Formats: sequence, C-alpha cells, structure tokens
Amino acid sequence: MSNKYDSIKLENQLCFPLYAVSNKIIRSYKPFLDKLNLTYTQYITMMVLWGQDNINQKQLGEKLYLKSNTLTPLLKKLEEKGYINIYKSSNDERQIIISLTKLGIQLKDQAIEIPKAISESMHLEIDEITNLYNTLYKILDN
Amino acid sequence: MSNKYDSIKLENQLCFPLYAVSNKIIRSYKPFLDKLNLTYTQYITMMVLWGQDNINQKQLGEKLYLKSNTLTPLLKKLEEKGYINIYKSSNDERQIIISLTKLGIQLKDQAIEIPKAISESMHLEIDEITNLYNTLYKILDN
DNA sequence: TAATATTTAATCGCACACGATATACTAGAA
DNA sequence: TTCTAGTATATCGTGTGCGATTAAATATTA
Repeated sequence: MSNKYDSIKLENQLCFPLYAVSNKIIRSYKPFLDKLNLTYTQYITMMVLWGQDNINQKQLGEKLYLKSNTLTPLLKKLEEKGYINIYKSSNDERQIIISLTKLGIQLKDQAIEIPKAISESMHLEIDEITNLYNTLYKILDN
Repeated sequence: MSNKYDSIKLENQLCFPLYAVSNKIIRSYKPFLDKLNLTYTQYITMMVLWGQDNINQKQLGEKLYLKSNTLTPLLKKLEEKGYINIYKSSNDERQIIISLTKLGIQLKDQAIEIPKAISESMHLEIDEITNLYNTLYKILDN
C-alpha cells in the first residue's frame, strides 16, 4: 500500500544513510586519530599533503571539496600542532602554499595501519566496496 | 607499481567519498529547505516526526543515530520555529516527548516534492541506487 | 526502605561546514 | 597606464556532531 507521503519517509531516502554512515565512520576513526593528535578532517588534509607536498590552498580545497572558510582555521590548527608550514607564494601573493614539517612527514608512518582497521570494521565484500566506491565518485563527479 | 604508502592515499579511501558525497548532498538540499525554513538535520528530524508523532527523544535519536548533545539544541530551534512542541512524559519524567504543531504537520505537504528533485540530481541508475542503499544500511547495521 | 545503579536528557567545549561578505592581489581592457 | 574584473584567501555568524560530564528521575538491590 503506498500513499503520497511515501517520498518523505526517512527509510525511503538515500541521503539519510549517506549522512548517517559518514558520521559513523568519522566517529570510528576517532580512537585511531587521537593517537596522531588529528581530527578526521585534519587527517584527510594530511593525506593530500603526504601525496603532494607544497600544494596551494586552492588545489587542496579542490581535492577535499572544501573552501577557505573551512580550510583557513583547519590549516592554522595543523600549523599549531607543528605538522605543516604555511607561507605565501612568491609568484602570486594571493596564494598560500602548505608544506609538511619533518613532524608532519613522520606522521605518515604512524597512519599506515589505520585504513585497514577501519575497512575491516565495515564488514563489506570486495564487490560491495568496489561498487560503493564507484557510485560515490559518480555522484561526486556529476 | 605499489608502495607501502598506498593505503593512506586519499583516492584509496572509502571514507573520503562517503564524507564528501554526504556534504555535497546536504549542500544540494539547501535551496529547497530554505523555503521550508529548515536545515538538513532539522529536515530529517521532521521526517521522523511526520512518520511517528509524539515520539520521545531517545527513540528519535535511535532513528537518526544522534544523541541529546545534538538533539537538545536542534529540537529547541524547531520549537522556536513553531513546528514542534516539547513536553515531559507523565509516565517517566526523565523522558521528553516531541509532538508536531499544526504548522509542523502542514510543512509535510510542502516537503513532498523535494526527494524527487534531489534524487534526479544524482543521475544514478535504479540498480546503483538499490545497491548503494543496501550497502549503506549494511554498514549502519553491522 | 534506604542505598546504589541505571536511564534519560541537558550542558559544555571544541572543531568543523558553509553561505555571505570583505580584503588583498593580479590580470585584462580601454 | 589606469580602471575594472577576476581570483585567492580570510573573516563572520549559524548550526551542527560529538566526547565528556552533570543532573534528575526511576529501577534495583541489600
């Protein structure tokens, strides 16, 4: 039996489990990230930097889908923790460049074990992981 | 070619597209929800109430995967907007019961068109939607 | 029944997300 | 070259999320 309000039932939404799963996974990272003195958003920021040092904020924001209103305070915190340096580009004084400190580079080795622990806790088959990954990037890229 | 740092590349994470897609979808709701004077979290809260009026905060929190530290201020805002009433249970004075106001009930009819607009904007096939939905609930329930 | 344990919600502090706006710098056009 | 448009970052205010703690009410146990 269906009625005109079916469309606004919580259990018929796709947005809701996306939101709830995202929150849940971020929560599940906390015990691991506490050891590294990182929040989740700081962690994914460090991931970008581990892959590409001396990136500017704009490029960083494009990779993370975040803008300066989120990144500026976040980068300041990473700087206070001694993981990154922030300086202005000499080519273009509007841009800021983010570089890893020695401490920030060292952190990389401590992070290696985290993804495995998290992904195991999700209890998904390889197929499910692949499909989920592809569908999510399809949504992101559209 | 693989190396020991592959596991901590952003593009090899499942958590990241989950986080980014969740944020993206919540952003995409904003123009629709502005018309209803609701934030995204307030919207999913209203969805629960449209399905089950006079629910207590605990049950509400279980459905939304949220606790009082998030719900208490959120419910106060919905009360200020005139969409809900909050009162103590007479059976158990620890519990608070949330009920819809007339205005809150009326809002339901304005919300009906939103899910279709959002889901179309994701450009997914039926199969992809089904698989995504099932996988997300598998993660939530494990 | 009195002491203790459990449950429910509220409060606190911190760190995002994000729309809107401001500011500083650069590039392009007249 | 000067005026204007565009770009990159910072700032502000609001509303979450969430771990930790507190407070109040109820349930359990000695």
